[in-house]
Amino acid sequence: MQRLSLTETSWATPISRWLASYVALTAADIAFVENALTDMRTFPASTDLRFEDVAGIPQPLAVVSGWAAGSAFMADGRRQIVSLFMPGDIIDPSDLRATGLTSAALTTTKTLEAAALFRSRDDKTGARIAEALRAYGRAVQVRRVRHIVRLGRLSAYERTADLILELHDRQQRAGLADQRIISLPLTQEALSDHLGLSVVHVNRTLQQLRREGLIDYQGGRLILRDRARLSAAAGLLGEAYGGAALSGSA
Amino acid sequence: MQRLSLTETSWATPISRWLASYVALTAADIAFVENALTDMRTFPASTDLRFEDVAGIPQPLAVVSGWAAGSAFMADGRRQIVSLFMPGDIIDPSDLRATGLTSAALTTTKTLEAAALFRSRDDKTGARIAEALRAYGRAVQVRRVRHIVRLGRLSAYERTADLILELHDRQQRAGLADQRIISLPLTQEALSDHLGLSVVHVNRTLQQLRREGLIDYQGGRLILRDRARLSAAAGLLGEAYGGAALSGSA
DNA sequence: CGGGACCTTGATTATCTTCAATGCTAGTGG
DNA sequence: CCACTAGCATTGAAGATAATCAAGGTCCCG
Repeated sequence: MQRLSLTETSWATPISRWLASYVALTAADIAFVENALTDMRTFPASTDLRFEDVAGIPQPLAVVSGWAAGSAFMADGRRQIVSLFMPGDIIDPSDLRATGLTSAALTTTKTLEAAALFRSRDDKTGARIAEALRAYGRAVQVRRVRHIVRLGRLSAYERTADLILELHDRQQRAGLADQRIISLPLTQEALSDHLGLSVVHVNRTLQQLRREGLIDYQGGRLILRDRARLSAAAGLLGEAYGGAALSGSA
Repeated sequence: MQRLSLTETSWATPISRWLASYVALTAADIAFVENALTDMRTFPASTDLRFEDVAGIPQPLAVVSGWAAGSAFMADGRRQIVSLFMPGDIIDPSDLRATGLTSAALTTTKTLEAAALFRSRDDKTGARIAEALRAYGRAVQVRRVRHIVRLGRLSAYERTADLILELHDRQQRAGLADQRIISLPLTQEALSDHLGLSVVHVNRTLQQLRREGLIDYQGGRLILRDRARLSAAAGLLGEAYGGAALSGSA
């Protein structure tokens, strides 16, 4: 039962790394995942994602690079970003449709069609992939619940710290973050629409986190200078990211 | 393909009515549902729900009467109610565990064990029940996404109006609400923990809705005096409850 | 060398929270 | 039958958090 080595790379790696963070996958499993993903597409920033395959049927997409969002809009233009999609994520168009969300690329985004992962293979690899996908689906649920708690009961400062911890955990699982550095290529406006705050207030909150030495942030890169204090700042909710959540990765 | 008549009643009726609001069920399907539910339990207000069956294995519960909640707690005592469970709802303990929520009765709550609904029967009835349960699961997802939008981008006034519309829709589906009246046996503190507001502010917001003639509210009963204006007050998000959401009920 | 998108800052205002009472109602025990 | 209590709703006042408004400033790109 080998694990993917850190030096191996390919376009699809974030997806398999991410899946492997939930269920132990063999090298053969990972090769299957990498081969199952096809049809690379590029969506420029600020364009809507298209899920239709050649037959016009919406299919799930795996994000290879770039960030996208699933958002709700109100009549007066207010936006709430419900889901953030980053490399390694799988975007399910039926979920978006059911929940009434629209999806758009926030930065230039490259995707692969992931439908083949969901077609069940009647062998051990298929069983493990299916299990990993179920675990991934549960992780999406956990994030949504956490999002509710964040918006309902955390202050701006706590919310921001908590989101940073979530993104750090996700990027580590996808093999995209080193111990303390994450990529954060979002505008502060996109951040504000995720955190339920105004742009100005997000700006000030980030400055406060910088001033107090919890993070560094510039040019789309964010450094977690003090993870312990970040967890504390997230109202002791952030513990979950380093604790129970990660322990499921063995 | 008969539908349950309005005069028929039994303890389990809200559950079958609720399922039938998503997928057309025959009288035989409904009889199956009513018979599948067993082991009535009563949880006094403010007690934790217990899901273990006689073998000690957690099983889903169907709410027969009373209201319960799935909540997250912070170290300092802040509470966020993520899910409200009312008659007709099915509570899945594995979902609660996965998302780190605790469940407690808000009022005296009676439940039946619903595990038998999930054991697949290899016939038409089984297929329809399974389809209805999937639709129910999707509805839970839609509610969570809507909760995120509500907390992230709606004002206190809009949030409250939107929640009232959601509860009205749910109770109508379960056959528990007449055209304009819903039951709302929650303390304002529970409401505030769902809406992400302080108790005082919930109180003032409800008064404003009363003063402006959108609702009447006393003794656990809430009357929607003006559904159109409530929808408008919900920031044009409330439309979804009367529109797309209900259209799936045929 | 513009122009545009994004970030930053200060001043002002609004929304919502917190604190502290007070009132109301139902249940309890004398 | 009547205090007495406990939980919940309500009110007012004060304060904090976050939104809004209005300018600059920076950087990148054509």
